[in-house]
Amino acid sequence: MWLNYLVNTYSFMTEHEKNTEDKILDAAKDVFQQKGMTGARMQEIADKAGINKALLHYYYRTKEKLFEKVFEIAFSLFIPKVKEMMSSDKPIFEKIEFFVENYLNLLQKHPYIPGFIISELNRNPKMLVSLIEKNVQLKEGNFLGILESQIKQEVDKGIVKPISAHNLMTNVISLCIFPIVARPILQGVLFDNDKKEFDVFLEQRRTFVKEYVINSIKA
Amino acid sequence: MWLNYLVNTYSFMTEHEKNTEDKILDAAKDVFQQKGMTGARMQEIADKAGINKALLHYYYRTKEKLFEKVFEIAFSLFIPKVKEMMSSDKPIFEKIEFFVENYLNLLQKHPYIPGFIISELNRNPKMLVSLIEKNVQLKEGNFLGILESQIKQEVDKGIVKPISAHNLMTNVISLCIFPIVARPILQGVLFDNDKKEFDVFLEQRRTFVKEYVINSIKA
DNA sequence: CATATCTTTGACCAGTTGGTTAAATTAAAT
DNA sequence: ATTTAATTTAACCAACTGGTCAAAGATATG
Repeated sequence: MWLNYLVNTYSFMTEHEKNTEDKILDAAKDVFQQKGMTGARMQEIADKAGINKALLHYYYRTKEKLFEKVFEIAFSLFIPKVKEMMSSDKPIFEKIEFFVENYLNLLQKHPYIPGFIISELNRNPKMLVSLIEKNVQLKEGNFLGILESQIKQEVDKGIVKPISAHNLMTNVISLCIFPIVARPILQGVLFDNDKKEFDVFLEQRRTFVKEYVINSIKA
Repeated sequence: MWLNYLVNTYSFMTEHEKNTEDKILDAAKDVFQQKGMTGARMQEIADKAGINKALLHYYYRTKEKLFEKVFEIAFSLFIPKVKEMMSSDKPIFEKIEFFVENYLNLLQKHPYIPGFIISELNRNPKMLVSLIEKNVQLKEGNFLGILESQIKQEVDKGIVKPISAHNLMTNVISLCIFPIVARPILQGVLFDNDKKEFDVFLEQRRTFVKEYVINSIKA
C-alpha cells in the first residue's frame, strides 16, 4: 500500500489508474478550494472522483474529516516552507532572493491554496492551534530570533538598514501572496479585468519584488 | 422613510429603536462576514436581528438578494476609497502618507470586510463586473494614468525612483491589507498566537508602512 | 369609525444534504 | 478452492434549509 501510495503520484498516470483514496483527495481539494467547507457538496466530490457517495464516507467517515485532511495537506505545503526557506545560513540579501523566487514559484503552482487557507482560517481560527502543533518544525528552532540577530549583524557591518524580522517577513510575504489572493479585485480595478495583462504583471513582479525588498533595506 | 434611514444610523440608538431593515442589514453583515454566503443561515440572521424568518424574506425576498446588498455595501465602503484617496493633487509622498493613514484607519474599523470580499469574490468572480459598473466612479477619470504621469514628473525632478503606478499601488495595498486579512496565520506563526503582541505590531506598522514605502521610492 | 395598506407572525413544505445500511462484488489469504 | 477481508454500490433516511402562506396586528387615510 505505501509503495502504491508513492507510485500513484506520478503525473503520467490516468485518473483511472490512481487508487481511490488519492482520487478522492484530488477531487476534494478542487471542490473545497473553490467552494469552501460550507459550500462544498459530498456528492460533487464523489462525482468528480468518479465514485459513489457511500464510498466517499467509507474512506473518510465525515465531511469534516475529509476537509481536515485536505486543509492539512494545503497548510503543510505552504506554511512550513516559510521557515524552511529562511533558515539557511546565506547572507540576508540572498535569503530574500531565494525566498521570493521559490515562494512565487510555489504560488504559481498552487494559486488557490493561500486564499483557501485564509478563508477557512477566518471562518474557524481554532483550527490553527492543532495544526501548528502537528507541524512541529514550525515551533522548534526559533528562526525569527536567528533572523533578527542576523539582521543586527549586517546592520552593524553597514550593509542593511535596521528593520525588525517581523516587519521584514510580513512585508515579503504580503508582497508575494496578496496579489495572488486578491487577484480578482486587483485585476478588475487596476487592469480593467484584462487577464493576460495581469499575467504579464505577475511575471514582471517576480524580479520586481525581489529587487524592491532588497533595495528597500540596503543601507 | 428616507429621513428615518438617515436618523436611525446614529450610534446612540439602541437596537430596539432601529428600523427593521437596518437591523436586518446589521445582522446579515455579521453573519455573512463570519460564515460566508454558503455558511450563513437565514434563521441565524433572523435571530440576530430579533425578528421572524418570514419577515426576513418579506424585506429581502431571497438569501441571494440579501447577500448581494451586504456585499455591495462592503465593497463600496472599501474599493472606491482607493481611487478617491489617490486622486488629490498632493505630491506623491503626501499622497502615500494620506492613503496609508486613512486606509489603515478604515481597516481598523472594519477588519473583516477585506477578507469577506476576497473570499466571496474567489468563490464567484463574476460578481465583480456588475459591481464595478455600479460604482461608476471607479471607471471614470483613469486615476492610474494620472498617477503614472505624476510619478514620471517627480522622477524627472529627481525626487523619486522610477516605479510603475501598478506596482506602487499593489505594494501599498498589499502591505496595508494583507496583515489584516491573514491575521490568524501571521499571528500564529510569527507571534506565537499572542493577540496583544500582534495588536502592538499592527499599531507600530501604521508609521512603519508609511515610512517604508516612501523611503523605498525616494531617489 | 371604517377601510385600506403595511408589518409581523406561526405553521408548514418541498428539495437538499450528510450520513447509514445491507447486500453485492472483488481481492487476499489459507 | 474456500474462506476471509476489503471495496463498491443502490436505496434509503432524518435533519436541515430556503422559502411560502394565510391570518393577525399595527398604522395610516378618508
